[in-house]
Amino acid sequence: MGRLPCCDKGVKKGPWTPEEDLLLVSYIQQHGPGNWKTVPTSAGLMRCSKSCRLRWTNYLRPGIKRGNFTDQEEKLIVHLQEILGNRWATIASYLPERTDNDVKNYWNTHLKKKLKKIQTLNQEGGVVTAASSTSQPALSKGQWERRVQADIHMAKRALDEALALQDKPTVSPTTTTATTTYASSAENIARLLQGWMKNKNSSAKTTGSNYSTSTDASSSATVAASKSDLSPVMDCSLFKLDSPNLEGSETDHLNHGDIKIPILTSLFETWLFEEEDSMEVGRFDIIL
DNA sequence: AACTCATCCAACCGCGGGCAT
DNA sequence: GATGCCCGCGGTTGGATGAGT
Repeated sequence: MGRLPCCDKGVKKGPWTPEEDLLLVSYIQQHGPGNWKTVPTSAGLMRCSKSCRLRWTNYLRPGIKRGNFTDQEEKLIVHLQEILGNRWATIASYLPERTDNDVKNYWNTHLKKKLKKIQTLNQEGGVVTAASSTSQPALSKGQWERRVQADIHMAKRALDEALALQDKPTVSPTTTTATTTYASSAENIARLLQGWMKNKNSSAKTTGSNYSTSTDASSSATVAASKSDLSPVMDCSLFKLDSPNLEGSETDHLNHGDIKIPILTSLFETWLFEEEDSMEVGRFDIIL
């Protein structure tokens, strides 16, 4: 059976404007995300449902971190990609502040090249690759898949619990949960607007100034300025190893404040806890 | 200054899974 | 079981921007 096109003809395409963002956010503030089919008409947007969902999940949703990936995030992505392949949504679920689109783009534009370069160097130097070099005993494919599945399940549950904890009013007793949940959306908008205004003011030359692109938080003083205005969000660099038990028992956790996230035994190897810039050859020989 | 080429990334497209009927 | 619809995912595209000449 054929599929009907998801979007009617006549819907708007291309970069989102601040006005559209405001419409979408204010609608979701009132009704919550979901039932995307009805969102465009209900919110008064000339967009298709997919576009609305994408805009929300990738840019407007609370708790999204923009900007440069940390070394730790890079390493995590590289490792997860090696294990899971191009399952960006799954990989992104390990990076609560990053979207699958962000992770995918970062992989395609930065990490893939970086790894290729490293692999070339390694081949020249006759060094074994990461996948083939783990010192752990080989698992059968079935065992490996079950283990990965179990780890994913465990991590997701832990993450859900952790995020639920974070949203509890105990963190900020003066605000309601709903307010806490969506407040950062307003901040997202503010940040986007800030970038937009900045571009508008500074560049008469960029006539078709792309609102979305102007939000590039990675590159500018805009970020430095706006960061201080934003409420604290989870930062991977703040994770602390609870117990440096490199055997990787299930009792090991990464701590982020009061939140504990179990270490995934099959996903994390010693590289996570080694020196920042160098990896032991024969385990995960990648220098990032 | 003007042009070309490379890079980045927001947004789009099409497919598959899951659910309801 | 067949069909239709919605949602989410991964791949791809195209405009904006930066670097090089």
